[in-house]
Amino acid sequence: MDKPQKKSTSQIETPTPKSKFEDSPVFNYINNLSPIEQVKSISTVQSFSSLSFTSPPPVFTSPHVNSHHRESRFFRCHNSVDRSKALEYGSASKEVVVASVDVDLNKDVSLEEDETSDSQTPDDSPSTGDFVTEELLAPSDTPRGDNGASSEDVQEENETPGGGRLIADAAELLVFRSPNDSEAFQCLVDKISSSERRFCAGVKPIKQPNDIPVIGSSNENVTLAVLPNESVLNLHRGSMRRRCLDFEVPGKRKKDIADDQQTVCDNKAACESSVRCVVPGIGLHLNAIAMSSRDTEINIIHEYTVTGEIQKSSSGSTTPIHSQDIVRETLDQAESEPGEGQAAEVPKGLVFEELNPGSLKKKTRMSEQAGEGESCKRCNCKKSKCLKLYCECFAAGVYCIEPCSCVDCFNKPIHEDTVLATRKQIESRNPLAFAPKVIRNADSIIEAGDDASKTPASARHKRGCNCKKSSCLKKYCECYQGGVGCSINCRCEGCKNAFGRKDGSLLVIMESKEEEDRETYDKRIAKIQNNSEVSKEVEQNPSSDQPLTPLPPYRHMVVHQPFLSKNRLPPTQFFLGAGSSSRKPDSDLTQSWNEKKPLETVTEDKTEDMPDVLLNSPIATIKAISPNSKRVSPPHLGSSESGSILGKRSNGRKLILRSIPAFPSLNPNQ
DNA sequence: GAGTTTGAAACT
DNA sequence: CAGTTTCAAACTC
Repeated sequence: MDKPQKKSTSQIETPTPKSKFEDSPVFNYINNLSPIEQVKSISTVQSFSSLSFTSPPPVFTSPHVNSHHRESRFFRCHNSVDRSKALEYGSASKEVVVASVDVDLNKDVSLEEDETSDSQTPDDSPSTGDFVTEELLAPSDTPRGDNGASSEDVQEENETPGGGRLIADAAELLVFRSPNDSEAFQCLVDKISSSERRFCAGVKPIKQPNDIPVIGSSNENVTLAVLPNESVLNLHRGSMRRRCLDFEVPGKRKKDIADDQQTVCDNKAACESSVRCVVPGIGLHLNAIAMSSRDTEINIIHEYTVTGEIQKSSSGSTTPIHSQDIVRETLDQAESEPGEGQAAEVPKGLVFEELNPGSLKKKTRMSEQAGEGESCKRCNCKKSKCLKLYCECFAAGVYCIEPCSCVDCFNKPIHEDTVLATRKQIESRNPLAFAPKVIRNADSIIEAGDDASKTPASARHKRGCNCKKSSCLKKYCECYQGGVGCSINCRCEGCKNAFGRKDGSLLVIMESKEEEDRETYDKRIAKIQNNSEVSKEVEQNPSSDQPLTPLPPYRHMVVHQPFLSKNRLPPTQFFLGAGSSSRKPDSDLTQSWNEKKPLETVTEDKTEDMPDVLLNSPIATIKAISPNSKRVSPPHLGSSESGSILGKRSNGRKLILRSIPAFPSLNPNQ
């Protein structure tokens, strides 16, 4: 945990030579593009903050500021000449991002990533091949601070031939910076997609430091890099994005639509408006959720440093969903625009299997399903003003965003003070109110190799449920919703929790449950297939698929988890990934890790049983998308590549999990 | 999309 | 701490 922060901080601190940037063609290009002063916008983080946020508590502060910076950066990036080139290439999106991989905590991870990246140079990997590094975000973009490292990273990227990815050791920077990152990223994407219509296929936010909470970096360095699918995957594991991103997306769209070609400043504004700030400590968990999905889908790495305080939530590190959405959007746009990005060209590995055919509908659907509620919370509060735990957004520690249908919402940056005060009040009543609901027994699972230990039961709801009528078989049940079995703490009646009954009989139940779920699941799958044969084509390409998404795990997850059956991300992940990551200290992380295993074990068998359809079907995509994927780490894949990847993954996961910061401290200062 | 069900959160 | 009310998500139709 500490390591990552240190690194990031150091990097951030490192002054970046602006002069370089200024001199850079990109910089010039940008200047030419928009009279508006990008730089100002960029540098003006404070101004933004002042605008939108009166006095952002430390907790919230970072997000806002970050968003601004990011936007500016994005803006630049997009504007950069390189991009135009990218367009020329026609590859779908290849916005690039660069990246550095981070590292953090675990160098192992970084190393792995690097390796993967190396092994899969863009050229080598089909998926990545298309990617072109269009732009590098120069450190200059980040007036604030600067990290030499970031700048270095950028340079490296530039150097990389073809733009592929770049992940260098330096990578440390990236990752996980604050949730804002995701936002920023989105902004970029939006810009790109809407105004430039570019494709960012395959772009994926790369890992974020689990430590998201880390704030502090004063500078934002955004570096985006396209990574090979595999590498991406690896990166993902731990990283998570904030929901903020997701939210922003919608917001972005709006603005994009309206302001399609706006200047940087405009962008910033948009971002701000759309900005979703994660309440410190709170929302991380949720945010984290998305990551998993992204891993498989988006291959973008972005790092950035934020000026001012930033939380680096674990979630912040990545927002899977968002990224996905973004990618989808871009893809869709590209599709809509025949000349430009071609889905075909988009690195297959990259993302989307489902995305492609994409229609906006699909996107929407996807976001709704996968991200929908889970990764991106969208509340519908009418009376609570989103200041009570009834509100999922508030409970998750994130601000409500446009997609929310809440009434009289106070859970917005504007009301930070209120939000914080309310939060404190609630915490005073229940210190764990914002803590992850699902807790895993790290020790037990990790160490124990046995099946029993691996069972989902290893993770438990912190308070236990109190179900009376749902038999713990519906999402009314928090245990079930969290993908964990009921425990002694539960006061449920007639518990039939598929993840483990309170009485302890897990597997058996799961099996039976699976049978049931499977039927429904199969049906749904069939439907999906019918609706998305096009998407299949993408999947057909084995090379692309595997690297991107390790099917086995996902599949497993799917089968076992009811959520998946619905094509929704299992809430668990939210808790696990996000929540656990964010708040729960090591234990959570490990737990999440553990969960994977249980799932894996359970599911592995099923993989074989699984109908080919499922395997090849769009569902696979879903799987990939699903956060669960992260957790699952199937040791084996058909291809050697996948195998290697997986191995890495597993490692990565562990690392990631560990890296995940403990439950964010309530103290806003942090 | 409206209405119902459910259980957590909040309140007493 | 237990009982009740409030609330919003989950679910059903």
